[in-house]
Amino acid sequence: MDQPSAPRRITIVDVARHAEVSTTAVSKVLNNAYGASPAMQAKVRKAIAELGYRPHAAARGMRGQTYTIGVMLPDIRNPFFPDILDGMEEFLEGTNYQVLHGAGCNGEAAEARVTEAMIDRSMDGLVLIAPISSRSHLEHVARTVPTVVIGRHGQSAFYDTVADDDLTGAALIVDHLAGLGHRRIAHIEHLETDPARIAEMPNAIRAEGYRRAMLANDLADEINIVSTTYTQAGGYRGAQQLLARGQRPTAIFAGADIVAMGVLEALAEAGLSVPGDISVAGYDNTTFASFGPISLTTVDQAGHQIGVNAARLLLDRIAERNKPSAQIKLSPTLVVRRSTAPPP
Amino acid sequence: MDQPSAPRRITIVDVARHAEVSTTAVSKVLNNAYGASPAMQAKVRKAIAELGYRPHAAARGMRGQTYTIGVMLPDIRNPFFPDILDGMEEFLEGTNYQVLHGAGCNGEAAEARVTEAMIDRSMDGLVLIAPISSRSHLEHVARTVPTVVIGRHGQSAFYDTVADDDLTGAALIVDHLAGLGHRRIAHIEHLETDPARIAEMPNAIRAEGYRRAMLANDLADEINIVSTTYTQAGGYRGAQQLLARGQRPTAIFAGADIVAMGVLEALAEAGLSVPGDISVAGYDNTTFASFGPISLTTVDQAGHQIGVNAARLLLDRIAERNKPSAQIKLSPTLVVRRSTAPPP
DNA sequence: TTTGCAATGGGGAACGTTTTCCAAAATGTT
DNA sequence: AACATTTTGGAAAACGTTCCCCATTGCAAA
Repeated sequence: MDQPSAPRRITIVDVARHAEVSTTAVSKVLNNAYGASPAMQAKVRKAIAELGYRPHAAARGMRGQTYTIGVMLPDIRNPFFPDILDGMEEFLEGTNYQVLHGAGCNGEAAEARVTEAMIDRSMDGLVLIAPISSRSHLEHVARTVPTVVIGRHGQSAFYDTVADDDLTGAALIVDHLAGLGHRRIAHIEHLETDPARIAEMPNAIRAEGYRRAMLANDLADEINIVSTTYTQAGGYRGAQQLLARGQRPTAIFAGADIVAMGVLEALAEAGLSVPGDISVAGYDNTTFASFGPISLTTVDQAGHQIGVNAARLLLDRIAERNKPSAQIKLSPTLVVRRSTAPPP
Repeated sequence: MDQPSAPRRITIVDVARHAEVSTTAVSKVLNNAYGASPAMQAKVRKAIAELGYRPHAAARGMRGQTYTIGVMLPDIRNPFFPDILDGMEEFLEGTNYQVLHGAGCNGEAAEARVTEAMIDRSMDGLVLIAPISSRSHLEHVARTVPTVVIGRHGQSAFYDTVADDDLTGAALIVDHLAGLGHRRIAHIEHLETDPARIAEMPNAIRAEGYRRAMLANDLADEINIVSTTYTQAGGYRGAQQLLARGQRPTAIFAGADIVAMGVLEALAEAGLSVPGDISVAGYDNTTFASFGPISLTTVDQAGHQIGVNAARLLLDRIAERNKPSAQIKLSPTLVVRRSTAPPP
């Protein structure tokens, strides 16, 4: 019940007056720019503290930086993304940067909306997680503002990338299953029709990794892929289709943990036990996979590390706009749990 | 490879020049303010389209609105929050508002950081989801910027609230279990020590609802509460403690689905079957609860509706800053699944 | 005609910063 | 003592909007 209406915000002008210096001086201290003696710095900092001044980011955005990093998440529900955010926050801890997220859930239009919105708000840099937008749109964004793209293969001169080595990740699963003695190892993929994306999207790479690993294990004849989507419902349908095909597989490699959820559901309905009748493996190592009663064998992408690296690359690029672009590829690791076992 | 460096942004001045009107005129059209003839509107809109002009939100923030709504999420991992966001997005669809989220995961300091950051960026309104900050901080925020608080009881003159009726929700579960014939119904709560918060935090209200419902069912002597935290680990520990106590309960009401996850894990380890040996119920109706092999009885909070209402209240308050504050309480519904059954 | 009034369009001052100068003062160099 | 250099601090011009005014016009009423 203090003030009925909000009191006027403290500005750099108030600080300057209180410290008996110019606004220029305050700004210099704030940005620790050249031309501020230690004595003046002290005076200004004291005034800032006494008045509780906070820089107005929107105003800053008109000339300099806003100290804001925008992260586009394709799907807030996917439990894999929080790990990435944690990694970013950890790296940015102690800097002045603030992370804000936006959801680009419904395809290209929504993604464009979010990225444009972030650009309109003068964000200093963008991190795009697993975007599905066309490469030309990504490059358009990256030309406007420093950008790091996560989880998408294929390099560009305009943005840096951080991705998991999905080819290796898929091989980890196939080798593990083959090592257990499985031969009829099926895969559920997320269908990718756009040829431009096949080379870049992780789902397509995982499917390719599956194919190559099957070949390497002398199981070329057993390659068995069903195309649905990376959702729980997709996994459910995919598993049903696989069960309906002639020779029932002894193991199913789902392209994502969330797909494995649907697979488990379908198998339970069909009265099949896991891993007794059929082994199931996922990809992402989400909390769901580690949940005791599920205990899903999966691939860990080190989301935390991905986040740390993305943040580092982004700050580097903000500091030096024209540096050559970098591509970081992280090695996934196999996490063996109780959903895989030798074939019956 | 078009331009080496980003081209200058199109501004309102460019539009004005192109349409051969003043910048004022463009601004009026943009805000459909009074004093713009249909003819001029058309001219300006044409110019805007031709030039691909987008308003610079940061610059707008200096005088008027930024058309940005900030949402503070306490925990990105909790699968309940996306429903709220979906509801908000749905309501805001078609408006010019853009939603951006920030995570305030690590307690009061982090929450303050996020809210301050949003204020610094001149956001037009804030939605705080299940904040743990002190009431005085919430009111401080609300005095500075229009604010809606979700999932916290107790009203304030400064902000609107949207919450689930946790008292009723807890009773739904207890009544359901009692109706099945259970008497030894235990509850796992999230410990709240701060007396100021006991009256406001949903977890405390759920525990109180449990107590009252037990009383109403003539089960006062069977009240059995263990205090941990609303996390999976908390549920795990809580269940272990309950099993160690003299009379083993025949049903466990976990204060949140995520807690129920831990409970299920502990029960599985102890070799107890659900619902054969013991029934388990949660709260929130997350995707996890609906997952077939789990099939958890729970309470649905209508997160979507919560989001819609929060967005509506916020826009109302942005439009009329001094309107009296509103409190919306939504009725939860019981979702019965396979994790509850009559006692053995 | 004049008067009054609504409708229309624009000039220019904010808004809170950063940044590019430039002047004055201090210091160093012959 | 005269000059060159560096350090220090500030004035003022951006940045892209909005919005308070004021000036002009058109038209109906007197």
